[in-house]
Amino acid sequence: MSPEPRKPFAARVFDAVRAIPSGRVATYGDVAAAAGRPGAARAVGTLMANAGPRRIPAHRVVAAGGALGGYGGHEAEKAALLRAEGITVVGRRIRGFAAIRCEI
DNA sequence: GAAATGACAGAGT
DNA sequence: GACTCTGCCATTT
Repeated sequence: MSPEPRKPFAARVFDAVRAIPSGRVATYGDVAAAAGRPGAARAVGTLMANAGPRRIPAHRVVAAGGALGGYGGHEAEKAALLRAEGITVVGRRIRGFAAIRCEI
């Protein structure tokens, strides 16, 4: 069943990202699945890159395996934001990733 | 309508 | 554990 097929895929992606509470993270694949298109992790990244001035916690969206992923070339800032939420970031990886992974 | 782009994922080396 | 290659998908030009 389609939750909201009237809205574009991007809108559902943004909605899913906004549903991520502070101190939690979700992978691009999880966001894509939450948007109704599992496997479209790459599409999610593309949309985020072109999201423009959207007010969404994009820094809470990370790559699979606990990798930070990308952040428009500012992954260091992304790690800082995650740390500010109580998330332990080691290099380009997240410590206890499975523990803070939010199921959308 | 087709080709190119990009903030991925998984498997293999 | 880190790096490389291929596959997948939606958006934009």
